[in-house]
Amino acid sequence: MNPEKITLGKSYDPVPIEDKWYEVWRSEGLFKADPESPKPPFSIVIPPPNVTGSLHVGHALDNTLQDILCRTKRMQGYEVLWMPGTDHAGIATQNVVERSLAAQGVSRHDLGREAFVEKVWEWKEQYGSTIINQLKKLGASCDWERERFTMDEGLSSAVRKVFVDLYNKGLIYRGKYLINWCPRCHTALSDLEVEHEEKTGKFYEVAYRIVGEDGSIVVMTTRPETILGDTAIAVHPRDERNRHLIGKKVIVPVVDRVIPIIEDNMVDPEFGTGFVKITPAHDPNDFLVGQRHNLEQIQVIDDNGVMNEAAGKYQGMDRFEARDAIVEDLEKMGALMGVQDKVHSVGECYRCHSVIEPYLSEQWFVRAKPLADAGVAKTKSGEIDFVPDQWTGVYYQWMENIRDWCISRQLWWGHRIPAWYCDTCGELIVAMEAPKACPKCGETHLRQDEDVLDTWFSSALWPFSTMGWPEKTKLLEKFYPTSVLVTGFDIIFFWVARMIMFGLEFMDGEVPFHDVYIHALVRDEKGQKMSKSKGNVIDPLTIVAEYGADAMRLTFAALTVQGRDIFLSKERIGTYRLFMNKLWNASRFALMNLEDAEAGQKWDDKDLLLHDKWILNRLSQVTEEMTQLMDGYYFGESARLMYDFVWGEVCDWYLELSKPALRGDEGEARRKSTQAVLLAVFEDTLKLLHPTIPFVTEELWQAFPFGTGIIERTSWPKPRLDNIDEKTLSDMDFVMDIIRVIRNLRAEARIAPQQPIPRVAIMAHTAEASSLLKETESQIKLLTKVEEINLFAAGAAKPERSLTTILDGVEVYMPVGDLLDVEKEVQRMKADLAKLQKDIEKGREKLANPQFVDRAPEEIISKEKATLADNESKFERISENLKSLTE
RNA sequence: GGGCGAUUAGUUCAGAGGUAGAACGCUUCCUUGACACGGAAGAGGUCAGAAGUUCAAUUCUUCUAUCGCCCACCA
Repeated sequence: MNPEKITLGKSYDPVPIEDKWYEVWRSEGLFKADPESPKPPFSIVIPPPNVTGSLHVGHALDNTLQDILCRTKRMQGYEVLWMPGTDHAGIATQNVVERSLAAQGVSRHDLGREAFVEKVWEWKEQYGSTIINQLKKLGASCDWERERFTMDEGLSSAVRKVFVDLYNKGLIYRGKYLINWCPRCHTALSDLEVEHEEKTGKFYEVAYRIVGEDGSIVVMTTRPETILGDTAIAVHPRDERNRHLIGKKVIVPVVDRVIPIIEDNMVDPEFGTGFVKITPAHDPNDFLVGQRHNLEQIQVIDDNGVMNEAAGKYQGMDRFEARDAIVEDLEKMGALMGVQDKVHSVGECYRCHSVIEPYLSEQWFVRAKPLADAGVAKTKSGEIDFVPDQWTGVYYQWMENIRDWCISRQLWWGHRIPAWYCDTCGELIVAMEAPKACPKCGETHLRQDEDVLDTWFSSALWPFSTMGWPEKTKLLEKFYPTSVLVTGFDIIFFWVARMIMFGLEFMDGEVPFHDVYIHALVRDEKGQKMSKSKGNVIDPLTIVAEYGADAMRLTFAALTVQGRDIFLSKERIGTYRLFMNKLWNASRFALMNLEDAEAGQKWDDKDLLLHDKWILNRLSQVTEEMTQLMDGYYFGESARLMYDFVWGEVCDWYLELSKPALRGDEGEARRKSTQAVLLAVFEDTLKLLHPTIPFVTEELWQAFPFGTGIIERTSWPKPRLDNIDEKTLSDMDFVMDIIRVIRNLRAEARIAPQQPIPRVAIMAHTAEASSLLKETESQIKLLTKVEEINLFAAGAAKPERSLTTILDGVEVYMPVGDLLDVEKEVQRMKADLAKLQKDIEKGREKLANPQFVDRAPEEIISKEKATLADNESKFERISENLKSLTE
């Protein structure tokens, strides 16, 4: 694909590179999933974004994580299907189109149903792919040719089939119940679509006169307007205070209706006065009481939230207006006994935040209990795993207390319910296609149900409807059940739980996915939920344009820690963008030194120095760790591991140490072997980083000698070394310590970084340390700009007028002659001694404690002993030096 | 009412039963042949509070406080 090797500019500019490679990947068919492939399957279905949406950071995070998984699995030899698509989003889309019509002074009723739906389709064609195009900017590697929409013909017929089957199994029913009604959206909502908000309202005490007696009873209500629909007063059967009144009658104030006092267990006899007004048509509790006692249901509020003819003089008033008016009237007539402030939760529409009205109407429901039970059983048996595990409990809690699901919506945009009524004989026909005639009476004029289905009904089928169900497709056979579902916790109930229920029911008991990875919610830097209405939305596309998609992806990955929300800020992304530049420049450096190198070039073990062996050991460790981290969805840890490895080890140490060899200062054999090590380090590192930052790694990959073909078509790296050599690692740690100490002394002595230090003396207490220092002398000199290192054995004369640092096993002396600020050096030593003194005391105390010596594991004790010995020896040596300095 | 999570450096956040880490910010020095979108060195923390378990707790348990979220038919 790129016969000419790419030359890299001095700094990384993401924009042209990202567009270029995305196009190459697509045209090369990298994202295509082949159901006939012999490779093992890995599949993800995208949580379909709403067609109304434009990409927000939540989508960006969600899809970045999915993309990282898909790309990793491709490299690991899986046949990957990432199924893309969008959701028709009933209420949201209808609202958007209605708003745009309203701007032209047109209502949907002016157009009529058919024309309106036509408009929505037009809108969808025009704007519905916005979000899909935005996803591509992030690098999402979906199999775009398979893109689906929840109202595609195929998916729509899947919806009808599911509906009909559930109806025939008795798992869908129709009936007149009290449901959540949004008077603004003019539709029923499921319980989940109601958001509860704690609000301070008024608690009114209202007197009802007892019929035929002087007295009255007092009830409490937060919604006085519902008094008009009262059809009973309830008392707990064992309420000592009030049960003598059961069976008597009272008069509803304002409307003067006579209603009975009944007994019912739902009343808490301790609460308030012990009397509860019962309004079966306007309160869910009261509705149940009404059913038990066969009470009349009097509706006083209509579907617009306006008082109806049954409300008498209040007819035509808005429900809240009527509340005030009734309170005023009650007060006038002396029936208002008191008003208190009361904090209670108020239900709001999750789309428009209007106050929800419990409303009595004919609706369709899914009998959820049997479906939920199956879901719980499959999860308990371990076929579905939630990650992190804490969400399992949340899911169980909801599933185990599930209530029937109201699925009918009084909207025009959505899957129309496949039910027809025969007005002649009253027959109800539920079928996939419109029936020609009533099977009972033969009437040909049938009326289809006006309602559409809850959007989440079709989303629940997504994992199999997108793969062609109910046909037995190759796609289903290969890729269902999907491997993992990646989503936010906010839709566990809306979507995850329902996919599990429907998946099990319609896919012969096969789960829709094995793992559910629940990620954080992205909030703004103040920790607020981002939302269009709050205007605190960070637009991912702006970020991509400004920082590059890779920077944003790495930021998401790094911030994704299991079980915690992400507070995103631009500064944060800026930090991770710097990493791209670092990687870019490290690669440039490598490439400058690899001009005559070849892919597959081998090193000779005898030509490797300590730092070469060290980086190969570290590379092997990192490769192994990365493989495990990706397997366990540890995105944050994996991103940080790579960040630290590349920046803190490869760049800060290895590249610096490799410079002389690459220049040829150490001979041709060393140069060739170092090149080989460099090739190995970059080859594996770029691969390990690729799933997270695909664009920059692809560009760099192409520039290296090993970069033939697309990086993602290569294989995930294996550790280069079979065994990690611990001694190499600890030796290198020792050398790095020495270098840091010398640099530290340099800074202490205020010697500028570029100014060479003529001489440093190191006293080695062991032969081992001595030989290691000899072996690495030139590396130490290189990184400290020391011209000469004098090694001397313990007991030999120490250099005079030196800055000193004492380490385990060695003492480092930097002679500074007259520059030595004796007073300052004494202060420093004294501070060190004080610290050591403390540590020594602590250590002695510990080792003198018989409990510790008895019970602590052997290795801890010996470690403690060694530390103490080191500290004591250091203490002694520093004291000695201090003495000689002050003499 | 039930449940979950958080509390660690000035800030944003990692982390582990054995003496605390990163990034940003801050201080000092440095345009050295990959990178100033950089390098080196440094300051900065009673790991919210209390009790318990343990040889050992910042890490495990319980309680408390503060903050946040979810669920619930509180009339």
